[in-house]
Amino acid sequence: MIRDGTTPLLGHGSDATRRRNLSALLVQVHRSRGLSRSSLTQATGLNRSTIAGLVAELVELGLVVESVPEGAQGVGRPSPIVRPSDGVGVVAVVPEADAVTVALVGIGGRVLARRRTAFDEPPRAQELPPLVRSSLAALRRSRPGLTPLGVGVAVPGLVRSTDGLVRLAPHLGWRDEPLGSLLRAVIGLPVSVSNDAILGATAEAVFGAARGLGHAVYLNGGSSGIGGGIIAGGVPLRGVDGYAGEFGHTHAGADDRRDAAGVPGSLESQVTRAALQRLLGIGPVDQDEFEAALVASAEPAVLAEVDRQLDYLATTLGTVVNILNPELVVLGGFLAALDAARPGRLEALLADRALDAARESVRIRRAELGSDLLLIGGGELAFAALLADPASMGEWRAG
Amino acid sequence: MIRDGTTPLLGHGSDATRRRNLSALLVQVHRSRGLSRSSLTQATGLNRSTIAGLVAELVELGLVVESVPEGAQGVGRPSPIVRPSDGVGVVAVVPEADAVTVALVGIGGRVLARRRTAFDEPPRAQELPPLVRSSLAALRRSRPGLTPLGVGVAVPGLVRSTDGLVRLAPHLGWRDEPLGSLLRAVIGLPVSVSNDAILGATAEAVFGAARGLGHAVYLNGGSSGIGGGIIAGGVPLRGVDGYAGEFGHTHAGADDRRDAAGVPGSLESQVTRAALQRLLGIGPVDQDEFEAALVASAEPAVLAEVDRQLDYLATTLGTVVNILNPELVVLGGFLAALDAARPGRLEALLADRALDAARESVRIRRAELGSDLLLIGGGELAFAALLADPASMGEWRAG
DNA sequence: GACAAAATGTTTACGCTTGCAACATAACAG
DNA sequence: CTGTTATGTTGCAAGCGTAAACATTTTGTC
Repeated sequence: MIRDGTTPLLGHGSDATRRRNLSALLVQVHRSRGLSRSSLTQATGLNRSTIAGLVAELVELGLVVESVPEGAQGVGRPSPIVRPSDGVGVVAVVPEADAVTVALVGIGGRVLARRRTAFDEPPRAQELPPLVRSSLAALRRSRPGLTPLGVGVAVPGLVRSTDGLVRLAPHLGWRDEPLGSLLRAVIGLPVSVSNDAILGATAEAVFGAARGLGHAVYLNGGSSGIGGGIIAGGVPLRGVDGYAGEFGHTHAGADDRRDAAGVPGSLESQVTRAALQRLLGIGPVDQDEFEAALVASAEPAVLAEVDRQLDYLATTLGTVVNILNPELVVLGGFLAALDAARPGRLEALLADRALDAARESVRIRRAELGSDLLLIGGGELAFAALLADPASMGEWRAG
Repeated sequence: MIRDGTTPLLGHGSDATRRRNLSALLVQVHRSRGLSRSSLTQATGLNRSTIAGLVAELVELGLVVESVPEGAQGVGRPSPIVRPSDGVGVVAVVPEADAVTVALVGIGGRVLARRRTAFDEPPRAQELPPLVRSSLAALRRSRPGLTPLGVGVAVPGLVRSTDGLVRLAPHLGWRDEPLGSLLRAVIGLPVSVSNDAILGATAEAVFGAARGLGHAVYLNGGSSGIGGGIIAGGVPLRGVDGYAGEFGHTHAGADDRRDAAGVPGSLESQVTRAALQRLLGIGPVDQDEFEAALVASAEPAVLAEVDRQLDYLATTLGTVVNILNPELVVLGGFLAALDAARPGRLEALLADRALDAARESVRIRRAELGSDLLLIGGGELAFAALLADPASMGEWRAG
């Protein structure tokens, strides 16, 4: 069966079976960061001998390693532990207004090495390729045994998923920057670019608060706006072009003041970290410091502003719950702080804004992955091709 | 490989390959309502001989029939046309406030026979099982050769997808009615129940305006509210419980008047067919008559109300486009009439409410499937199991 | 300390499914 | 009527997972 890439062929040959099983195994190892061969047998329903063959192929490809288990695990012959190999990884790139971070991420979502370059003013798109190139060279020297298989970039803006064109990234001052092609021209690896919040949602769904859930929504409050990502049916929802998840511009209240994108009455025109910082009398501090200050504050003006912002946030959350019926809403950035400052209030407000049936099954949690979130998310993006077809990437590596 | 149903097993055996290929073929035949064997070869990428074997099995199962092509089709040996068989079908059930419709639907989404029972007041849930039973008996007499394989019910309300519990159906006056179990107890067939708008979206995505699209949203205006359905990645998005798509209760404007569900400022508190009917001075007429009256009206009060409602609709549409980045928005019910009364206005208003990047790739169209929409949608729901695994259902039929 | 039980790895023969190549068949073109 | 083209048909080969028997390792018990 020959795949020419123009149309996704619907048929399945016997090689596709093998591909799918290799993929299922590698995904299991990736998500669990190591598990016994017998667990793989149970999880997949495949025969012991089949698992043995598949694992042997993954070892051959340099993607996993087998080791003897350490502690006692019960009667019977001990089953070898299958772990992600440190021989392969991907490159995660996170451009922000004040810095660009490049990291090596291993299978299992482990950030193995990172390199942060500070910027006084936002980096230009043209600056990224040489920066990524040199950072990658330095990172590779620090980890000589690791072969990078791809690059995943998390951009705070609208990214066309087909080619990695950044349509708009206000925080960086970018508009229609062909970041994907720019990087591909310089880095000899497959490059994928995506919106940062979608990747944050992906990371939280694989390793964080929404681990294993089929339907979840990630909502992030950053210094320049509010972004989000949707997990539907266990996979990130990108939309036709990759622009899905822009919750910041949803209509959330009576006030028709416009946000930076010109949308009137939108969530991110009302719910801002800047307004809270002003009332708290602090500068652009660290995320943890900000939250500590917000939670500690008993200032009436601060509390009033927190409640006002929570009210707007609840309206958007109501819309989200009514439209998507998620199992979990994950709050990141200053939205997590907002919820922490008034525990339980957001859920109480939601009772008024969402239909009972949908509201009953939704929980609200804070993001778990902290500062590594986008590195892991970028890693997930770059790993996607490998996880979907381990054999082809292994061959690519050998060549 | 044994499937016990508790956990979805990830492994693929050679029988799964066969299943998948049979499914791919039947889906093709279903969506196209008949195509040549050579087209199947091209679409799947499978070998001619493999297709021959697979089609033979589908014929054996009584799911498709092969026939010699009629017209000329070029050089070469003519390829047999594979058509849906009329030997199998499903039952679609559509309960509404004033009537219950039961229909036989064939593969290919063809409504083969229907039976409508009028009600003076909304039917009670307990009335449905005997009614469906007797209607089905009558329909089977009219189509003796057809074996029904399942039942799909389209309910205007919130339906828990796991068991078919109707949490809330205001239009019918139902609350927590276990419709799925009630029907299963009386009908000796698999029964699935779902929200009507999700099924409308499904039908439009398979056979209607959104045919073949991966990302689309269906928005329907009914006499009792506004519902919707999302197609994401080519499949209906149900959410954890099946309540997704409730666009009627999204926050859409400054006015905080509450809708029937108590949600303030929601779309369906502002955009109503009743308000338009009142201004037009007409009663609860037919959908086509309503649209004709609305489009013909030059009354300033009517035009003002249309514009007012379009404004609210545009706000929700902006939210939808920003969150889901769909390729197409399909308008059904009186929302299609609203758009038709002021051509182009909705798209123009959307420019202000949605981010440019996402708005550029979205089109707005009216629903195509008319009055058969929910019958076809219910059929799709019931056919889902067969299409996913043709062999097992065929065996079930034989037994 | 020896032996049985339990769980898992390993090996080999087998069945199923698809792929391939050769041949057969049907339509069109001249 | 004959050659070309496209497709159906047939028999054989290759790949993959399965099943069963055997080997290995740990635990528990007498």
